[in-house]
Amino acid sequence: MNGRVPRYHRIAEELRERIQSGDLGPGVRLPNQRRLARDFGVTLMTVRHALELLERDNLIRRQHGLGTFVAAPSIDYDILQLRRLVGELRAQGEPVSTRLLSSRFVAADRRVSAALEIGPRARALQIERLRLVDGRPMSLQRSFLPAPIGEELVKADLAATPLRQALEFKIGLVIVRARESVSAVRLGRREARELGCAVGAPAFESERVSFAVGGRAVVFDRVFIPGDRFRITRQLHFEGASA
Amino acid sequence: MNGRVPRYHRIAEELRERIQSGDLGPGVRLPNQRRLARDFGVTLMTVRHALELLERDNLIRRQHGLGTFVAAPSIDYDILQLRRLVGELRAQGEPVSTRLLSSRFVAADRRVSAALEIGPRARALQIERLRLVDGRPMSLQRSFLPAPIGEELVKADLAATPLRQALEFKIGLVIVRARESVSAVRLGRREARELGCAVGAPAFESERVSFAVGGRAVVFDRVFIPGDRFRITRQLHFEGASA
DNA sequence: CCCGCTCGGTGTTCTAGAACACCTCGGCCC
DNA sequence: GGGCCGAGGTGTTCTAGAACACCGAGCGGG
Repeated sequence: MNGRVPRYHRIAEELRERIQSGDLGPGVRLPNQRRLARDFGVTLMTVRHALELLERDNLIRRQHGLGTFVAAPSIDYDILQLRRLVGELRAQGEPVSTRLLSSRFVAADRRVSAALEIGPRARALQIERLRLVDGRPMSLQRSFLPAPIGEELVKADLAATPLRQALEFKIGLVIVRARESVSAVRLGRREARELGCAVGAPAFESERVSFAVGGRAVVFDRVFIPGDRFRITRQLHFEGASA
Repeated sequence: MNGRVPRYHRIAEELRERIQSGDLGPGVRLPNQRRLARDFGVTLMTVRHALELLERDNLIRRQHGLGTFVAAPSIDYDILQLRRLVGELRAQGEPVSTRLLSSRFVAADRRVSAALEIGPRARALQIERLRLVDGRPMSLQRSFLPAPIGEELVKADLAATPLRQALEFKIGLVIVRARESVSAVRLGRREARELGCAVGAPAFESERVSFAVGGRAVVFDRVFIPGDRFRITRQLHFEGASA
């Protein structure tokens, strides 16, 4: 191990080099793993070992069934800005409204169960809301809550009460922390339809896990914002606001 | 993947449970990987996958050629305390002295090259010193420095000048940070001999990497302290001291 | 138009070894 | 006493598949 470099390490370094040189840009899909194994002249397991290293360094993202992608550079973006933007639009007199699309219990899929740290297929409350500005959809928000919380929450009027408020005042759960990441996606059929966009249109997707006191994950939000309706700018300055 | 839990995950969770329940205590050596594979009825690769998860969570430590051990709980221990203890003994009039055992260039082994971030088998200066209290060996310190630094350093009188001072005043390298871990070990032949102990006697081993301005690793220290000569206590309060 | 199913593509898990690399200890030789 | 070597034990890398699980797009039926 001292003088000999394992193959998987060499492969990882070569791919790393390609990514960091810009040869493979963010979002680019790598050849499939079997192809990579052939190209590098090794077995699939050896390629997977290399990819594991790169994924651990957040250089790539492997998506089961889809492929392996160069990870987007991390955007340190505070979605509070979105809420503040909405607050600002309101202050400017632009009509901003929220439409509750649905509220139902579902079985948590892999993403939801990981985010909320609940079992696979555990029951979760899914709430879908559309945020409209001047009657036009600005964002689609899909929120998931663990079932025990959700069962208390459906008793609240979610069309009229912001979720965070409902959590705090109806259930006594205070959100004290959130973790969020934003990526560029193409809108799927469901999202495109609700947002009035073409399927495949570019959009921001924000994923946020909100934690209550004690570190417990209580809400997993996915927000889709069409790319032509929102721009991330660094010049905006805001002070306190609310959801 | 939703309903089905991979075997490696089950194995990891079972071992995790055993470790966290105290069944497997810190420092305990797990059965060898081939034995674990047999016991769990899987192949070695599957066990290794499980162990990888645990190692990533710092629950275990795999040592090539030696075995797999339950990781010791992290001891946040400031070796400055050792230096301060020596300073305190001096203040109490106990004779404390340092004896330079050797100073020579060696090829960096795996541990040294990793610590100093130099190539495998690169040249490094190895300095061995014995710290004596009242004529009795208290600790054995083996320090490694990259050769370019070491070549400047051997011109200094290391028997009379503390290493850190020599670095700062003779070479202009200021240590600004160090990373350290302490583990319980059994003394090997060389260390036991120098410290006047039986081979295999229990001892503390402190490993420390010291960084200069700019984040460069400049010294890798390994200090062996026989268990019967030093006790880590929380009641000791010290203020500034020197090496 | 919407929903469900199927298919092709891709990632994931696992088996079963084999060979290599590392480590320690004891013994022997200089 | 120190250094080197060999043996036994243990971790690491890698091969070569096979089977399973996931995903999205397209098509067909209601």
